[in-house]
Formats: sequence, C-alpha cells, structure tokens
Amino acid sequence: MSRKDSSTRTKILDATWKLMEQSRGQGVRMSDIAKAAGISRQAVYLHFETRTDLMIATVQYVDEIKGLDERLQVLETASSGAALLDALADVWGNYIPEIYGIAKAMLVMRDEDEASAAAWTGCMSCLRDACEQVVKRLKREGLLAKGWGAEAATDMLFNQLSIHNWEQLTIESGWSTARYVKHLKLLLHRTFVDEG
Amino acid sequence: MSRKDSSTRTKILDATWKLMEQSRGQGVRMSDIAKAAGISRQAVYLHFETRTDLMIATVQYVDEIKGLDERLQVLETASSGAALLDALADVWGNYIPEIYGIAKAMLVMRDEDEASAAAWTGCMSCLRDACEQVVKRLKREGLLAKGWGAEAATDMLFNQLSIHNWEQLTIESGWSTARYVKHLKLLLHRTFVDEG
DNA sequence: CTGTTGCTTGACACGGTGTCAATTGACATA
DNA sequence: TATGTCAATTGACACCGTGTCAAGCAACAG
Repeated sequence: MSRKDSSTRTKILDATWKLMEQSRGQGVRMSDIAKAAGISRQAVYLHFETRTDLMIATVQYVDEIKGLDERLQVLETASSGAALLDALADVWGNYIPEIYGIAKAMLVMRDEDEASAAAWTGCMSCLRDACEQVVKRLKREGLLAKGWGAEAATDMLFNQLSIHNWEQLTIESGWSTARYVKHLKLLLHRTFVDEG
Repeated sequence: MSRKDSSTRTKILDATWKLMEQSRGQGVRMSDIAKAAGISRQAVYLHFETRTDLMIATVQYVDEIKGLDERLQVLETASSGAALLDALADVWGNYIPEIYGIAKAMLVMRDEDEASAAAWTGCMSCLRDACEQVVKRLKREGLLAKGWGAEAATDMLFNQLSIHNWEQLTIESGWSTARYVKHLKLLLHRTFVDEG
C-alpha cells in the first residue's frame, strides 16, 4: 500500500507486536525483535531509527489492524446516552486485552520519551473524542448527573477508561475482563447518569 | 533510633527523596543522588546494595515521616459510611502530591523489579485496609449501593484511589488537587452510596 | 602505635542502545 | 556479460548507567 511496506518492515512490526504481547510490553530488547523477525539486529535500524521510532510505528500498525476507530462507530447507533455509556465500556473494555502488550510498552516509554508521549496521546484522542460525545449526549438528554460539568465529566470518563485501571483490576486484583466491564458499567452509570 | 541511622545514610535518603520530588521520580541516577548528598557515588553503595534497595528504603523513610497510617486514623472518628468516604478522599487525595515523586519512581521500578513490586504493595496495604473498612461500614449501614459485593467494591474503591488516576487528572488534564478531591468524592458517593 | 571505621579515588565488567565500515548476494539494466 | 544498486550481513566500537573491586587515607579508640 504505502511507500514503506517492504516485507522486512512488516516482519519487524509483527515480531515487535508479538513479543510485546507475550511479555506484556517489558524486557524486550532490539536483539530479541531482530531474532524473532529472522534478521540481524542492525537490519532493524535500517528500517527504524531508534527504539522509540519502532514502538510508535508498531502502535500505529496495530491500531490499523485492530481498528479502534471503526469499533467505536457502533456508538453512532446507540439509542440513548445511557446506552452509549454501555457501548463505550463494551468496545473499549474488550479492546484493551487485545493491545495491552504494546500499549503497556508505550505507557512505560512515554514517561521518559517526549515523542512516545505525543504519539500515545494522538492514539488516545479518538477515545477521548468518544468520551466527549457520550458526555454531550447525556447532557443534551438532561441525564448528566448533577455536579458534573461537561468538561469535568469528559476528563473523568476518559480517566475511568485508562489502561492502568484495567491493569490493576485484572492483573492485580484478578478480575476477568467480563467482570471488569460489568463493574465499569455499573460505576459509569451510577456516576454520570441521573436516574430522575 | 534503629541500628542504621548513621548521618550519612540519612543524608542519602534525604537527597534521594528531594531529587525524586524535584524530577517527579524520573531520570535520577545514583551519581546524582551521591552528588546531592555530598558524598562519592561509591559511598552510596556502602549503605544500599542496589538502586532498588535505596528506593525501597527511601519509600519507608518517607512513609515514616509523612505517616499515612496516622493520617488514616481520623477515619475512626467518622460518623457514617458516607462521611468515611469523604474523609478517605480527603486524606489520601491530599497525601498523594506530597509523595508523588518517590511514589512514581516506585511505580516505574515495580514494572521491572519483583522486590520493588512487593515493597510497594506492602506500603499500599494500609490504604487497601482502609478501603475495606469503609466498604464494610457502608454495607453494615445498608448503604452500599446495589450491584456491589464487598470484595468488588473494595477492589474498585482502591482502584479509584490509584496514583495513576491522580496523575492523569492533575498532570495531564490540569486539575488542581482540590478539583481532584471534589470530583473524586462525587464519583465515590454516586458509585457506592445508596441514596435510599 | 595499631586497628578499625567510613569514606575516597580510580579502574573495570556488563548489558542495552545506537553507529560505522566493509562485504555479500540478488536483481535489473545496458 | 559487465555494472550498478539495494537490502541485508558481520564485526567492531562508543556511550551510559549500574554495580564491583582494590588500594589508600583520615579520624578516632584502645
């Protein structure tokens, strides 16, 4: 498709993705990636200038394949603000486990790397937009709970969807994804939806 | 007091703490700490075997001085489960900014270091206990909202207090601590307290 | 005067990232 | 068939941060 789809490049991206998922985004070296891709370590640098570069490219690669954007489009069909909240929790909550490895790697890098931070924020913007839409819809329907401004509610909703939260509840507290989604929905409804 | 209170050791702990707060827990090298403590880099290793060791000791040092335990004792005096929730949000929400630097450093290390993870979990256990107490109290009073078991509510409450959440809302979304505490309380009440 | 204690200095090993130069093998084109 | 180009290989090396080691030094105690 694009100018840069040499099969080697794709092999590297696939290898990176796979290793990141396997090791939950940690302890993966450039040499591991090279080995997994079946090439020399130096060849990786022929395609990606730095480790950061490679990670960002991988995130975009995964994003293209997994298509969060498209998944979020089911939100268009929701019949009410409350239904929107559920749909958002479903889509996102089931998406996280599919991308956790590379996402975690990005979360780690972003602490130390300006470029990673920017790239990640970009990736998350479509989710943030979705949060904003949901809040607006709730407000329009007069169902946004008392005490929440649109802005604060958006920030908080977005915050509730953070990967760290999923991480703590599933990996640390041992929740299943279904349990996570179920209680997330419960929290979101009680928090944001006014039960007239 | 204890066997290990040589003034040099304290100097190192103070320097580590200060640097961690200044740089938000990142990019602090052993040599930086040594310089800040006014000693040679090697002298640090005379007191702490590894970087991990030093971080754990610093966390305990800060914990002793800041005394989260004692602060949480005001919870004893709360008149109701709902008041407990507020008190918990107040105490913890105002505690985080005071220890964010070293806490962030631990959060980063714990991803790669088993010992750090264990130490951090230990530090957080008193907070988790507090969460459990609050939930139990709510339940006893019949005010724990429908849909929540004691266990799930505890996990979720603890999760809501995570430093990552504070980090995202304040540093990323620009909230003040007061705004954070206020909306945290709002969320906690709506989520967990049954308004008959 | 001797030992011990706490620290200094300087050198070094290791692991991971990133760079560089020389080489090879495949393929296209004249 | 000769030539040039492109992608990849090999091996060496620099840089950084952590952690180790050995030798030395200054102060203080018996």
